[in-house]
Amino acid sequence: MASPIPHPEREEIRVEAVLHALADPVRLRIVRELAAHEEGLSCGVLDLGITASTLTHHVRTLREAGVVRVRPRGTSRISTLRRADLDALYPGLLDGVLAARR
Amino acid sequence: MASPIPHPEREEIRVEAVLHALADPVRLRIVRELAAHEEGLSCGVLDLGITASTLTHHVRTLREAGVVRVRPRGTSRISTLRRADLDALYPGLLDGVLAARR
DNA sequence: ATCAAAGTTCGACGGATCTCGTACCATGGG
DNA sequence: CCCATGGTACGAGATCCGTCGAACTTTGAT
Repeated sequence: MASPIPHPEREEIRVEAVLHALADPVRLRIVRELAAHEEGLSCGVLDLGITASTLTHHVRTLREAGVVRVRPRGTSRISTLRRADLDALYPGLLDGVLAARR
Repeated sequence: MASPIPHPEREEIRVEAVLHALADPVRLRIVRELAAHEEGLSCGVLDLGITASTLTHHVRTLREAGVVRVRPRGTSRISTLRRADLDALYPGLLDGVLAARR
């Protein structure tokens, strides 16, 4: 079986990494979509105009920064926003970013 | 006479640029210092462990992103946080970032 | 058992970024 | 006027980052 997908603990999340993860247009778009899908979703269904390998790279960046949690379901990976962790660490940050006009 | 230092209008500020500007350790440090000095300060007085030209680069990045406002005073440049603009555009973002444990 | 679908891994390429040193400019004090 | 101070401009080097294609893995369906 595959080793479980690694995620930083809440205490390990660094603000620079979160900001860097959110600073990319593609990743910000992903975060916006996840914010609108509380139940999580397979990012592959999004029409992002990038290849699968690039998508893997972006989701990994978000996961390693502590922005999203990823869990396997069948052949897919379901991503969810780590809202509770981010709100606890940086109250207002996520809402502020999501409030930005598109 | 020198042309006035250019700054983006509030409407021109892009969230990706703000996040990118904040994602660098040196710049985040500068922003923290400016947050603690409402009246503004000359960033050259900070002991950041970088050269003057690198500091110019970072302050320009912050200014062009719309994070700080820079105005000349004598031979110095006084930087201030654009709190009102950022709070209006992304309510909570700045406070969330500043709330991060150091 | 075979196959298709969804993701991952790896290496590569090009462009952005951070850093510096050197040379330069502007302001204000003597 | 001279010059010290604070900052800028420019170019260069090293590294990082976003992107891709090709090959591979894993899971579930037939």
